[in-house]
Amino acid sequence: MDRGGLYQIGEVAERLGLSLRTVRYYEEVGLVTPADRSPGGFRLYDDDAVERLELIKQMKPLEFSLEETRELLELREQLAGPGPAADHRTELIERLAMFTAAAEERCDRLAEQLARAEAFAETLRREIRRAKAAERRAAARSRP
Amino acid sequence: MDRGGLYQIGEVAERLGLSLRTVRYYEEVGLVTPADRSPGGFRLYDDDAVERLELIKQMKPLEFSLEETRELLELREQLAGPGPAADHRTELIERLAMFTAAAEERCDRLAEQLARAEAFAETLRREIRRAKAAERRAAARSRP
DNA sequence: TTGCTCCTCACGTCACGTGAGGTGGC
DNA sequence: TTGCTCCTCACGTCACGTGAGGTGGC
Repeated sequence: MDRGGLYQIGEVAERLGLSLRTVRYYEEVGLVTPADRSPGGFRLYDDDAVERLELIKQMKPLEFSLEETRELLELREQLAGPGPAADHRTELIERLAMFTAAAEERCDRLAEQLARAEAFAETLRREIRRAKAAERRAAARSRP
Repeated sequence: MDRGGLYQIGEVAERLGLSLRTVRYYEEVGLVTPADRSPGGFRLYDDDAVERLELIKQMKPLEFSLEETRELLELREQLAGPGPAADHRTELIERLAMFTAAAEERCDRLAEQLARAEAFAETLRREIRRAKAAERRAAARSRP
């Protein structure tokens, strides 16, 4: 049913690959508030809220806490919004730069972890090949 | 002090970048048992235990539960050990293959997450440049 | 004796998972 | 009315963090 660009929580969760509980929890901790509620109390999300959820999902692998994620989202919103006082603006930019540096560090660590994980997967593949070869040899011995 | 290739928990934790609590917790859930204890009850780890801990650390980004990690380590140990019954061996290999497939899937997802995370970091960098440019323009206007 | 490292409870925390019991809206 | 989707508690879980209070060994 088209509610004028408003989606129920199930639809949103499915599209983003999140659980209902997760979406509700993000609301609990102040990350994403539904744009509206239906008369019966159903959460209704608009495209803006969905985008926010998507961003949060993207940030998850960077392992910021949800509290930090909230701060970063707030920061960006304030910077995008219309002119805060100039000195406050400078402070906002500085804080955003801190987050960015942290994000880059996490990216580097993620890349390292990926490399190690792939090496590990390769080790497992090798072990399977060895074990299978040993198995074939044993089978050949018992049935010559 | 050299204890014949045995290390206290602090030394091990520092070398691996784990907390003392984490190392103890891994023991609690049956992942790594120290090779020995000192007369005073201090945990003493040998190279084998340290290697096990290293492996566990490598597996962490793959997001297996500690229970699954324990299973996988046990599996490999049994396969490396001297001849289990042939049919049991076949089953072990099959289970190892399942884990390997899962590990490969996680690697792919990790790679995707890394790509998204890097795109996100780039977005942040762009936003900072924009904000700084706007700041400079404002400064130029107020002080011509 | 002093310092540092370690010990064992045991409660706290973060990000949710998982029912229980109930209601909304096509 | 039936079914499916959603609601709010509220307790559980996983992988630890964080003291509290005490001991070991150079």
